[in-house]
Amino acid sequence: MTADPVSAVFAALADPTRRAILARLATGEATVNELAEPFPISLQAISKHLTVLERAGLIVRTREAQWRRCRLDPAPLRTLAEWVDQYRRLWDERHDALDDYLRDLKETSRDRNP
Amino acid sequence: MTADPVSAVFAALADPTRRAILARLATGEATVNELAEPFPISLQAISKHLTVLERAGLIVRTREAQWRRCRLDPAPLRTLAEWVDQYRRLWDERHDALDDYLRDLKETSRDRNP
DNA sequence: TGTAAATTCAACTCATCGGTTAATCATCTA
DNA sequence: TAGATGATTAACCGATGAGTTGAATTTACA
Repeated sequence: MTADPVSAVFAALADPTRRAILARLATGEATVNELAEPFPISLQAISKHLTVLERAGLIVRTREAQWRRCRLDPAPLRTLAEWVDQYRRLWDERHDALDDYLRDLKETSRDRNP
Repeated sequence: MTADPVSAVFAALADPTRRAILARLATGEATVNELAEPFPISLQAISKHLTVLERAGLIVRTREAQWRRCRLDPAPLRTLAEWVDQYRRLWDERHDALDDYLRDLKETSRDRNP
């Protein structure tokens, strides 16, 4: 549980139920019961998922009478986008074999019909 | 182990050692020994990490004599970038409290001094 | 042929994860 | 004050994850 923040975010997102919860929260705040409704698992299991998301900083839970309202916090997702962006050049800069093939094809054709 | 591809990628990236391996491979191909060199864990542990990365589609291993050359495959990272991009509007479109506050402040000031 | 090098496979340990059920806490309302 | 409602905590279980050590596999080379 003392994992670094980046690992905590990746681990939190490595579960389809938690990603579905995030997708739901992207459309607006919700209570735990509302979040649990679509899933075939117990409310307690959902509560655990929410704890994981909260520890990763992906959601914030606030008390409101006997309800707990959950809100998505996009900050870790932004960090994630920056992390993955480090690698963008690897798929952006026509580095793959197909692109090379197509470029070669074009050049060959140009040489043949100048 | 029958996890969906997205979960597999997130899970693979939820480990600092594996992320470090990827960072190393972003600079070029490497053998298992070369990849293991900076880490204080056994070669077998590294081999396991590579299996996880391979199953997630993040690397490709090819035989070459008694060596196994590892190469990064950026395709899953691209998928990941697209996934996180779904949420971009949440942090891009001045949706946070501070932005709202600053905009309100500006408008109030404009109303006061037209 | 035999040995060294590079890597994987196998078996094991320990911690964590995702789920369960049962109990508890917090708050509103009759 | 007593339920009812919403949610968390606790204790447990089976599966998986990350690491270990030791043995096996594959290939080059003397």
